[in-house]
Amino acid sequence: MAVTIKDIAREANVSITTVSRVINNKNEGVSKETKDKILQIMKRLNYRPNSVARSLVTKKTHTLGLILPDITNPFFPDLVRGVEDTANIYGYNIILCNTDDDIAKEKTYIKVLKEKCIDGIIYTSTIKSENQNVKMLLKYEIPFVMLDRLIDIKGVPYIYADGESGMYEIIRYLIENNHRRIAYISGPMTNHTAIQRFEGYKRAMAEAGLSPDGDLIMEGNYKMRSGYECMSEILKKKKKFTAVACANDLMAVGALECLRESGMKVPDDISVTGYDDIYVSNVVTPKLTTMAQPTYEMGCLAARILIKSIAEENHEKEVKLRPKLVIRESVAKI
Amino acid sequence: MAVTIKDIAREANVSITTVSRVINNKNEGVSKETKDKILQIMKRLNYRPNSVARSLVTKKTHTLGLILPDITNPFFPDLVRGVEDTANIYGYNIILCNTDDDIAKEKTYIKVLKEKCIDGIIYTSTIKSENQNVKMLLKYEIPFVMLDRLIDIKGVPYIYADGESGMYEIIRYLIENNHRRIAYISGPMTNHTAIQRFEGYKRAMAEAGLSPDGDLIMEGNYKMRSGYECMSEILKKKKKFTAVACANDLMAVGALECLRESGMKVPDDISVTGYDDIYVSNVVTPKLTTMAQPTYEMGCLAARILIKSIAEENHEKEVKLRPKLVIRESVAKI
DNA sequence: TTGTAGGCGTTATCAG
DNA sequence: CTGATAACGCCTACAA
Repeated sequence: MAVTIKDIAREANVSITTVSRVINNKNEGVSKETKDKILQIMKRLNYRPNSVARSLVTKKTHTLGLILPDITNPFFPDLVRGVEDTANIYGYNIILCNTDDDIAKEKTYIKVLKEKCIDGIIYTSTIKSENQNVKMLLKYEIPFVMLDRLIDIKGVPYIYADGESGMYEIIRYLIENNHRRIAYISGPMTNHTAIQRFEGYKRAMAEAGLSPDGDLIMEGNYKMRSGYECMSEILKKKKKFTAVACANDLMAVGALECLRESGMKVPDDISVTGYDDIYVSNVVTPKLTTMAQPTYEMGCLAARILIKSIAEENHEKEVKLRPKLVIRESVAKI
Repeated sequence: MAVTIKDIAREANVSITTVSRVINNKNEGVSKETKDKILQIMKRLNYRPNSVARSLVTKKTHTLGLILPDITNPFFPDLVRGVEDTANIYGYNIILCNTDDDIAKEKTYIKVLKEKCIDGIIYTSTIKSENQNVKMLLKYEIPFVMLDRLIDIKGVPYIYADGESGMYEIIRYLIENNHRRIAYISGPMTNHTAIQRFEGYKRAMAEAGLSPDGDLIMEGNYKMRSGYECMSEILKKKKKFTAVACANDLMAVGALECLRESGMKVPDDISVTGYDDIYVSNVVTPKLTTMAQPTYEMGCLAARILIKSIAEENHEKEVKLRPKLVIRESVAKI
């Protein structure tokens, strides 16, 4: 069996209280001698305190839950890395939970995490409103922050990059390049980010006196395949357009593929824009013009805010980050 | 405060033992009536058992540690997903640990995981031999499996895809396409996978009576940038070659970029191969011919084997998976 | 069928 | 400066 505080107390001829003191560096109340002796024995016996036992009394596990749709989506690894790095700095570990945008799975994970007494949750939720899972979190009084996806419950802390103004800006950029017939491939409209970005598209169009053509707007699911299919559908309409704005890079890459197969040149025949700036955008031909999200920073921020709120230190409730336009090769001036 | 077993015992006018019985479904020994009553009260009070307390007595946390270099490397998300999905099926959660191939970080994580009493570890280690961390795991008697990277300690379970024969096969493919002067961009030679793959390269060359030219061999670090730089170095040598084999896709993509900037056509002027089949390879121009690793399956397998070994069920000690050649557009017959 | 009591490895509260 | 002792929430013999 593993060596416990008792073993080392016995070995040192002191009480477990004293040992506990030196473990926790409560320096007042332990003579240097006994402290050194204990330290030495701990090392010799290769003692490691049992966090489980500790957690039972302190009510702290120094573990965070990270709930997100799918680590396999290239948007998330950076974000996860930000969370993990920051958590690590503060002495926390993270439990990774993939939900596949499934509400029931989210719920199950939340329950398990609660049972495991994690100290807080970083929650990238699918659901935009009437979110029962968020209510559960609230009821259980589990500290949490919403990440990337908003929620329409007040008082819930969240971190996100402003998708509305981001998409607005990229559409403006197209318009400045004299594009007027701009197709749009949206994300799933059950998703708050997708809605936000679509709003940005509409605002930019309206502001320029352009009216979006329903035939040029398709709803995808943020995956590459879906970008391909939406592009293909739009092409079938045989309507004239000079640019497609996609709600994320993955779909833009799919669209690129479809256009290539259809014999169209990007950006000569059609301009294409993405959103997110995942690393593929910089590697595909032509390189994608897109909006860069501060993904890693968002992860860091989320972790930091959560940890602060666990420690009941003051912290911001809402952090809106600005995405940044990255101009590459997929848009032509006409 | 959260509701405990005591609360519901009091509410139901039974002992906590009885409550504990129904929680754990020990059906013998509880009348249907009291069971129903208790179940009902548990639901009403929204009771969730405290795993921390439970773990303290059962010595099981149903949590696994997953130690890997960097989730941001596109090779890993699929693997992680496999691990998580499988763990989930068996009722386990995973704690994600990014080490950046830093031995000290690995060590720290192992210690923390041990303190948290995780039930086992899936370990993708950098170190190929004399691995002190593995020895530590052995000493602590923590169940673990090595994933993707081998280790030269006997009796340690590991799962990997055979890099030697994989690279052998892809080089063979180049040779069959009449390439004879084949450059090679290797991974970091401190890394077992890199060594394996290089062995495969050498074997295929030797077997065909070809002698590798030192000037055409560079050691990179598996990152895209490094592929670019190695390619650039090789080009500077002004030696004749018709193909480059890269030890992973990321470097191959970097090489592609470098070749394009240098005005060379792939595959017309130079053929390029990758390794791993991460999704970019299918999206880059030209699409990369590469070896597909069964990444997701490896993750699943690792989790399953680990969990079996925790349950002390029989399990395989060593699983070698075969990668699969994926022929796309980056190799020309000459 | 049910309950009592001890213990898991720590921390925390008091006394000495 | 040090040490009993009681929690923490749950499981598990052993009794009744």
